[in-house]
Amino acid sequence: MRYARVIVDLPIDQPLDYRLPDLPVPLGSVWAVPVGRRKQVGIVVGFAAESAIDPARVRPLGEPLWDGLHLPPKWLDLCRFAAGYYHYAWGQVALPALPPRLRRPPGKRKSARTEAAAAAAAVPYPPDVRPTLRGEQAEAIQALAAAQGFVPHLLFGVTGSGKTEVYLGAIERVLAQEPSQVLFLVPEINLTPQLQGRLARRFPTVPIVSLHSGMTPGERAAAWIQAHEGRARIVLGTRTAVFSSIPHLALIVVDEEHDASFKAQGGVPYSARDLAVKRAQIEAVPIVLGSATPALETWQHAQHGRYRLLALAQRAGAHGLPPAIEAVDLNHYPPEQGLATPVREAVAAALERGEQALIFLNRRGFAPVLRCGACEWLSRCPHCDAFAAYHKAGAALRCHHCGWSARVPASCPDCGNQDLEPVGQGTQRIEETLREAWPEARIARIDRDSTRGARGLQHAEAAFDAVHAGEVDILVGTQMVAKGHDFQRVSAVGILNADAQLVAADFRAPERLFALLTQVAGRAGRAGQQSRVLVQTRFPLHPLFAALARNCFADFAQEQLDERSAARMPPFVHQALLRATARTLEAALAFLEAAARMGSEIAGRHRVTLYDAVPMPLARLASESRGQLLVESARRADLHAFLDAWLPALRERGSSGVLRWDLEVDPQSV
DNA sequence: AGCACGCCGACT
DNA sequence: GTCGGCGTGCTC
Repeated sequence: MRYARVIVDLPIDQPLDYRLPDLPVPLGSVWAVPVGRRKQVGIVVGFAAESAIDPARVRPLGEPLWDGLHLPPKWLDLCRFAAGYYHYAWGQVALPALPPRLRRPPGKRKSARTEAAAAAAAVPYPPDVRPTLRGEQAEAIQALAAAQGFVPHLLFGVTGSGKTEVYLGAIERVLAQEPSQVLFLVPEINLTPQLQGRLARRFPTVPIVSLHSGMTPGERAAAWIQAHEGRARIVLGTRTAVFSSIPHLALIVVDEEHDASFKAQGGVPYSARDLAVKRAQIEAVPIVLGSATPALETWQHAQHGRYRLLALAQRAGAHGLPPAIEAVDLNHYPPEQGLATPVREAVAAALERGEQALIFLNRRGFAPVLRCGACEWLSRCPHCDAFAAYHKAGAALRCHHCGWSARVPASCPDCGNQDLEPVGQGTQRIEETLREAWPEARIARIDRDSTRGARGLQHAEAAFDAVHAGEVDILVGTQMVAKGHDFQRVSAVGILNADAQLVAADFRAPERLFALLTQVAGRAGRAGQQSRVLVQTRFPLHPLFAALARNCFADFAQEQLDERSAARMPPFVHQALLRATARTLEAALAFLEAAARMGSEIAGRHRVTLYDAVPMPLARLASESRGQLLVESARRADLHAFLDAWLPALRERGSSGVLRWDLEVDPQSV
């Protein structure tokens, strides 16, 4: 063999060929290779006796990096699969999957092993108290522990049914066999400290590492290498951790598998949940996907027996009754300052009992828009097709999409009228309304504004701690309060703006709303008292509310799947979305229309459907215009064969300075 | 992605 | 006459 085949972080289909040096060059080893007039980090993915390019142009491999550490073949396989599936270059998946420290071209850098040595020593934790397992939990653990090879499972359990205990039980069984390792994926950073604490208490002698973007580059590299060297037995992390190198991987856990955070944004738009399943297959190990509200794709797999269903139907002892979820008909109870009478009454009742209330509203700021009382003027973002929200603190208008902000004008920019009024409700305004209604109550607000800045995360944790300590009577918050924290003493929950999702055009909106409402409802009432969850809506007869009231995900999922099946939507068809961004919408759409014409010439052979090029839901964002073109097929293989033929043709037409495009396979929203 | 090469406007 | 705009194309 004369040549090494090397992948680098460039949009090139084929690996690059380099002349092998006299040193041994293992597969998966990492090198600083010359590319053009600079050096890039590259990974050796193969060897060849001949090169397709002129031998005179083949350059030497360069210098080895990482002191001889190299990436395992199955890791390379996972990256190659992801590259093929999402239609990106192999190197564009593999190199960004490495921790930043280890993918930087050489400099004055500590060696990899030095990094590992610098890893923080394990903090001793007091041992965990093991709860007694219920029968169904024990059975689930037994099933997971008995699984041999690739067996995907769906652990379907209502909030409070003790899914985490099942994970812990299964992990314990797996760790009993040296030198096995476990990969545990969670959707968000803020869920890792809690869970890491729980794992550390349960397994006080087991080395555990976290991998998420909140860590310093040094910590991340150190943790990554501990996993790579097999010393970390549990690897806990967010979506990027699906790509960590874990030589003795024996079990994968994906908690809250339905969560949208598993879908990567920017870069290759992969689904860490889906890749985790693929990884389990490549490594021939069991995987468990856990959720109270599984993604319909996952649910469908479980219904068809492709995933083994492990159901936890009961709430664990301490959690008592499930919350009663009721729709509050806004047609009968017009809201005052955003709050309908039944919600006010439920809050008052909780306060009287000395319990807590939670108000959930997915809109930060004081009001979503400011309006002129005399003319038609509305506060619009100058860069986006969106309103700029009114923030009372700082008297600012802010666009929540592009970050644009300005001071609130003293008078209407169009007619000069001084009377500008906020329209609608944001969390700040609801907080103010609550203070007026219950002046004695201690009220806290948690949203991205209240937790901004360098200390944001700590500030949020402090606020959550105050709620847990009973120092808060009413908590107002956005999405941020929906995840991870159980509020034992919350017995009334008001959900104010569910309708925004209910009327959304996206076919996945009901699925997401069901998951969100279930999750918010699940925050409450874990200490045993019956709690009430009131959802304000103009559509109280929507079947979603009936299923929610019965706490029945299965019914809801079946209805949704029937609808999707009838309308030929995922998971009954497979989709890819081509998006174009340009200065003008016309330019973006013109590109997409040309792409569609090229596509329809190819399409016939592959049984795919090309839809019309349309503006994206938020067509203008940060002064750029965006269009999209949906492609779908009943068969995944047809879709991929089509994309394989189509994308090279699109690349020839090419991106230019004014027009950029990208492709998303399995888009989250269309 | 960078970083070249390459062909048209306003400037010492 | 050049300095420099960023359109286009390549990287083994």
